[in-house]
Amino acid sequence: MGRSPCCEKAHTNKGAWTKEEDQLLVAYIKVHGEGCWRSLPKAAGLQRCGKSCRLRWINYLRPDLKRGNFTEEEDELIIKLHGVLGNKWSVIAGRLPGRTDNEIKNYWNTHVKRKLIARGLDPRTHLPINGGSEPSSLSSDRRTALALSKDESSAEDRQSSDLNLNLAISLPRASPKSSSASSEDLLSEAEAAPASVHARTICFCYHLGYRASEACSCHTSYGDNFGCLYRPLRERQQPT
DNA sequence: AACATAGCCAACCGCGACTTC
DNA sequence: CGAAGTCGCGGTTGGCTATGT
Repeated sequence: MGRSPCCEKAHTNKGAWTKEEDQLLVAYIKVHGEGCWRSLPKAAGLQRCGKSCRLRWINYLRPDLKRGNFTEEEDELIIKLHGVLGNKWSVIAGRLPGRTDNEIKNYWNTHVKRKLIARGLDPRTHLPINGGSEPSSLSSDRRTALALSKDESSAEDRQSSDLNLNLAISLPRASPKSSSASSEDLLSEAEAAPASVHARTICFCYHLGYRASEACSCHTSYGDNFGCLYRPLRERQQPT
């Protein structure tokens, strides 16, 4: 059957983005919001493929991106989540506000992998590199991961796991408790909070593409920065 | 100072999943 | 129900910068 190209290659720029292109993209999304990436380049006056625009926006131009070095806490959270989820970078990114899947993936490949190897752990399996048998001191995360892989169909196992995979998380708060919150706190906080708790909650249903769908019932407010950005991907998906 | 190598990260590519017609 | 269109993910690549010789 063959697959049609995602865009017309003849008249599209490739490679690094220029400041002008960035400005055009940001200006367009500020006015029209995200979504409909295929038609966006033309509408925004960009000679780029829609995919490229999406990537540039998500990985570099989004106003909520953190940038800068990963903290020790983020490091540990990434390791923990990778132990359970594997290379599900987008899901892992969903647990790290302000970080992108690409950023985490790069960080994993350049830093975290080595860190695990230095600890004598296989970065792929999170098991000791030269120990064939499973040690009794295996972390609870790894035990969880093994349990999940042994019985994929058991929802109860997942509920009993100490890692909550609910995709709703909270933004950091000004209070001392959360400003120094550990990754466990972050996870349990997310677990404790219902999807629609308050306006500070970021809904990763939206981030993951389940915007305005049955899968997402929180109708989150994104505040000043997000308000202008949030727009249903397709108007027809909007509830009537 | 010049070159080689390693490290890092932005961007691209291909494919699977999902949606629409 | 199937084909076509679109989106998003994960793997990979290429180019720039830092570091070593």
